[in-house]
Amino acid sequence: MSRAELAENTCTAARAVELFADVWMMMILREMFLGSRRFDELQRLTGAPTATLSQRLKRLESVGVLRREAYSEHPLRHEYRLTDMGRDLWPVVISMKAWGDKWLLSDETPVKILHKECGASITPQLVCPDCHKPMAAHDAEPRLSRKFELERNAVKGQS
Amino acid sequence: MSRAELAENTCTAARAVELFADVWMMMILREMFLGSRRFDELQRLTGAPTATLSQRLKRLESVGVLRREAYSEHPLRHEYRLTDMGRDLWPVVISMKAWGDKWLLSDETPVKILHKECGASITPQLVCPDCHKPMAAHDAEPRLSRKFELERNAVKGQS
DNA sequence: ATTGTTGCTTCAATATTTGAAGTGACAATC
DNA sequence: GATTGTCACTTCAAATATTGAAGCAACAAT
Repeated sequence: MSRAELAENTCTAARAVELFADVWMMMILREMFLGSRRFDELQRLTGAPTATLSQRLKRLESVGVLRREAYSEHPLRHEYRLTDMGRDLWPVVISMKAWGDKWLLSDETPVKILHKECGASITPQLVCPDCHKPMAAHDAEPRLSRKFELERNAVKGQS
Repeated sequence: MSRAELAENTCTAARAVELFADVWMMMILREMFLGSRRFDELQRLTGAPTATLSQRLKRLESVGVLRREAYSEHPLRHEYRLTDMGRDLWPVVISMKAWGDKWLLSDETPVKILHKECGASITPQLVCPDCHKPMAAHDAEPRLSRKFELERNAVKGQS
């Protein structure tokens, strides 16, 4: 399987991975959640090379995660804004941050998350939306659809 | 900034990104959460080229996300298992899956998640651990530490 | 004796990323 | 009015990473 073939996978996780599992994609998203909108700002804060940043922004735009909007005519200038689709990637970025804070950090976190509504400084937590209990890997049992199971077991070139 | 420099970043999210924001890393983690432990199984299910898979597994092992364990002497054979550190990456993988299911999928999800305790088929949800309300990007306000703010604004080569 | 399994390594070909430099349209300053 | 600066990029050659195919070592099974 090549990376391109991943994109055709039935599994949506695999397809999402193909789109976003890239250092600069994640760095761009992170900075956008912190409020950046301009090319040069993103460049400075992510540290991505310009060509790479440009390519990634195009990709994110074509996927629909962000859109380019003019903020000035004369000279024509654009900025980037997250769409609803893009804002929904927050849990992905936050989960990475939470993991990093837990496992890579000795002292205090460099970025605290305040919950606007209740004002607390928190680490968002995954719960079961049904019984509201916290969830981790061992609380979940994945159940593959019949169709997907068959697809997975079909090895390329099998007779 | 090069990718290597990202690893030295104060920001733990950036460092986590540097470790895992890679297609094969995420695919490996995903398959391990679905139960794979062997090299050949991971190879078949992720579709990663052997050299790449081998390199990534070494990386994951050196980080501490998984460990190699012998499951047979004569012949000596190893399998890979997630550590606690690795299992804590579940929210990252699940968030990607949830996003993919919401935005890339027309029909039913290929992988359902059952909450073992309550038996419901669910999509895990992020909440504030303090007030227990669901959280999305717009409910959160990031607060940078003074030190980190200064570091971000210090541009390389600035006088 | 041959074929198969498992868990890799090696290698040359290909693809991607990088850093540096350049571009175009203007605005601001001297 | 000439120079310098800003913004959002593009272009390009060099460095780096990934890929597919083949090979290898230690066995087990037929």
